[in-house]
Amino acid sequence: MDELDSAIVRHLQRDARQTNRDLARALGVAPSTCLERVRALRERGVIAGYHAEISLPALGRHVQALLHVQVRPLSREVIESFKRYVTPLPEVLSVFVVAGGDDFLVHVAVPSVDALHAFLMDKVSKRREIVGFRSSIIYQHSRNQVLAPLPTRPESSP
Amino acid sequence: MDELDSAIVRHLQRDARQTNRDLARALGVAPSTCLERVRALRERGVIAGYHAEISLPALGRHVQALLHVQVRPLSREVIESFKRYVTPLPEVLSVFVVAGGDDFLVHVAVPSVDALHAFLMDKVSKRREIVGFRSSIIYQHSRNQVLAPLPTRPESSP
DNA sequence: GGTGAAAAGTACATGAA
DNA sequence: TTCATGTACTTTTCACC
Repeated sequence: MDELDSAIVRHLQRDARQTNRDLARALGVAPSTCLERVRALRERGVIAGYHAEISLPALGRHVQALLHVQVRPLSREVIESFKRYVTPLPEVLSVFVVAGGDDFLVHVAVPSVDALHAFLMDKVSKRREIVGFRSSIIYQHSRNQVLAPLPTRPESSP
Repeated sequence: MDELDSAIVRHLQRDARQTNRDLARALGVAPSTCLERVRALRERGVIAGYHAEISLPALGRHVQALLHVQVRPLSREVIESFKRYVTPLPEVLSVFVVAGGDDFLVHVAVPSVDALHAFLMDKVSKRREIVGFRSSIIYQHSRNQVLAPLPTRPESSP
């Protein structure tokens, strides 16, 4: 994971479909070198996959919300079973299992506030392990597209 | 946005780098047809981009957390300025502006619990608009890779 | 809008430095 | 490791359906 690998990772996070030639040119190496590095990164699992980003509004999903969910009893079985239930629901974008006040945070995107309400009533609140939940409408969501190894801090050298 | 478009979107979310030929074969259409559809989806903004997914542990970022932040006064200027400050920080994965008890939820990934503490002290708590925040360690995070238009509900036909 | 074949460009393997 | 080159494949264009 040298500087060249980092640069490749940076570029492919922005545009995963640029040709190997363009990528190589941008980095100042030969295409064959670049190809080899990209394959190695893929095989090592540094690059976990290539995904198209889809516009939620284009799918008619104009309303996003975060659900804070508490379940009981707080056992591995209950946590796992709720996670397995909720993650593949089509309304759900992502699921966090967290420490602290809540047990789960669930990011959902639905067509409308009505659909959010219906989702909560029909698919969430019926689950018997849930002892409490509240939902927060998301006004804005911005992502940091490009992640990098964090700059090394003075006190923690590698 | 017919069934073919939906299928393309579904496939490209899973693997954005499969060849147009393979995609066309999987969908049972000619490669040229498929290519045309994909380009149209890209131009309409349905496909917003293609991104490599990077393993956070591979970047040495083993600890994830969610920060719940309250800022005051609750004005557009304060919201926007905090969002512009926090989003590009390298530790930050994504930022939600939400309604309800908190104003922001910030998803971060750092190398260690020490680094999380340092981040909170050095880069968050110094901001004067923050009137309160708490952080929750994330035990697990699962994403729904493939999003689709939601199945139409009986009561809301298009 | 969809298809098929030709032309341009790209990826990939191989061998050399 | 990195690089240069040839071959096979893929993308892309275009005339036609």
